[in-house]
Amino acid sequence: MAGNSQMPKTAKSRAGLQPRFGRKQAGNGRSQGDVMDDEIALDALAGHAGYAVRRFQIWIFQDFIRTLGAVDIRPTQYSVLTVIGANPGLSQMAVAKRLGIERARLVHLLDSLEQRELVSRLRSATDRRSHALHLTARGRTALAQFRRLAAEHERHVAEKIGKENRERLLQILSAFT
Amino acid sequence: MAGNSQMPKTAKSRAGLQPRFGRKQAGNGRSQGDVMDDEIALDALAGHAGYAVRRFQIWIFQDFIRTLGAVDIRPTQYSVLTVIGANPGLSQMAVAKRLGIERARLVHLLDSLEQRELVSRLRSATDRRSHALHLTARGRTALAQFRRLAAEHERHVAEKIGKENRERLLQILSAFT
DNA sequence: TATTGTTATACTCTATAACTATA
DNA sequence: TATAGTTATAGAGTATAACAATA
Repeated sequence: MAGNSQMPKTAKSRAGLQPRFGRKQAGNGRSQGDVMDDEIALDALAGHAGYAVRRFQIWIFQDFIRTLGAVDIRPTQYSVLTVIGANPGLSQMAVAKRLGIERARLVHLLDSLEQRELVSRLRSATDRRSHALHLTARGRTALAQFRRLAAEHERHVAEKIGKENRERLLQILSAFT
Repeated sequence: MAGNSQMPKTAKSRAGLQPRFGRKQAGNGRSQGDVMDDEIALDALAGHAGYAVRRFQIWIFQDFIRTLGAVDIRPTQYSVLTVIGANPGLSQMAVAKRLGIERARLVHLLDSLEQRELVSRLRSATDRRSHALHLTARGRTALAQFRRLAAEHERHVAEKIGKENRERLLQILSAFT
């Protein structure tokens, strides 16, 4: 579907550019330059849930990244911290499975979170192959702050699509969490 | 949020693995290995629209890729073909902007679609810097088939979340198309 | 033998910058 | 100068395979 995932660094994206004149020409085709974005037909795309969901997901991640930019926490990091916080002692495999992250990728995510002293890997007493994951004291404090910022982000979502729609959405998609 | 986006090449992903026994132990902690996925608390994550949307988007893309696997068309390719089909003569910049794809990335996408003779880049008569994009005859025929498969995919979505919920979703997210 | 964490590789996607040819 | 298409590079993220330690 469509791309473009990260922060809009220049933050001008779709503001006031394009005066939005001219309907499409009489004849057969359009003469390229003067065709505005929202005059370009989406055709079948408009009826595909995946297209809308993808565009929305991009918007929502951008807002999350922007809102938690000051603390340098991205959505995946937030989800890992949250799950460890709620289930201390979990193994890496368990976290990876629960969140649908590759275990190979989780290794790097945890390396970074451990370097920032938010998470610690303890040797499991019962199975010495695995690590028991815990938040550090600092991690718990930090997570509380991240949560407040994430709640702010969530308010942005509610503003964007409406409070009731947000709740309806959560309900419709509850099977996917 | 959570990762894991592409085709499950080996297609075993989450089938029948995990017998799903044991409730969590009595004592203080859990002894890692025997904690099943759905016993792991999500905590704040469950209330975040972004998390659910991300998981849903992964599911929906996987189904799209699987359903259109025989014709080797991925969501982004489908969106590009659809927009060109509905707006012949469009420039690369216009397509990129409309779909939120980087123009640098669209170059490669079009290279591949042009090699498969689904799309052709014609020199624009009015602005020799730009290309006028068109579907080839073959591209039009192929797109009709892709559309039928995409409709099948869309029926999978309706089965998964319910017909009415799918429509509600499209309505809620209509601002993002 | 199988599993956990790890390392490494390849491929997709995103974000940028720079180049060229035009305007 | 600015824009369209292109090339190149760096960084996430994903998919795999393989290895060491342990079960």
